[in-house]
Amino acid sequence: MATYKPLHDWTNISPTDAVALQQQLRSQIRIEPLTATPQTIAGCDISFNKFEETVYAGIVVLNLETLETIEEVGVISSATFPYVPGLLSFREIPSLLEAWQKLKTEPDVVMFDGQGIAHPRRIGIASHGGLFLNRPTFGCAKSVLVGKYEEPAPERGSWSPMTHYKDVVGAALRTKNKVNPVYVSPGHLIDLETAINLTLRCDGGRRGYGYRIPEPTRRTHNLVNALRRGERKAD
DNA sequence: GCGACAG
DNA sequence: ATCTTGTCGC
Repeated sequence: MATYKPLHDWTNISPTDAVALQQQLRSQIRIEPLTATPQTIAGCDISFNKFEETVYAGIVVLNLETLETIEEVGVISSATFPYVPGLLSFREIPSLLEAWQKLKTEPDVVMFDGQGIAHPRRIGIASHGGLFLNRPTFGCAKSVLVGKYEEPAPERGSWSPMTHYKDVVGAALRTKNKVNPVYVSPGHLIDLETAINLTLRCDGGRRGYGYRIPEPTRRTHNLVNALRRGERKAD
């Protein structure tokens, strides 16, 4: 039901072709403030068994105000591209788009489990996905791909900019007191400050009593793992 | 040339 | 990412 813009094919692409595609697409990415107040936010993720090509992809949409789950979809597909640092989108986006099409709700903003412009060519999975979904997207990763930063203060909410070749590409953000930071970077049609604020708003619990991983990603992670273990059915 | 390297 | 028990620290 939810649609997207098929900017290019995902099959028969070699790693070399993928890099060329990223170079071609990067100029279309827009880092700017939101043009409307978002009411809903979606999280997306995939899961799979080691050494197997079957992938379990899912998307969970939540009410940004209450954080209640509005809708969730899960699909079983297969990966055709291997995991290559810097080319994650080519491995995960195809199945995520299959899940996206099952959505009845059109999320106002989408959070990805990976980088946005904090990428060697400034087009990580959140940016690439944003171009296809044609709406605000950002990345919230558990580790760094590129960029350096000063350790942020130990309190939830503190953050420090991540720099890569003189460009501020993201931020190391503390989502919980005294816990390792997450790495936030704008994907498309959003700016860093907004991405940081949205990430902090997605904390499960009051007063930072939630988890390190923001709710959209955390819930989707649980969903796709349950799908993989057969504890839940696909849509 | 030697490491680093989202999920 | 996935495979897994106990263990250190607030």
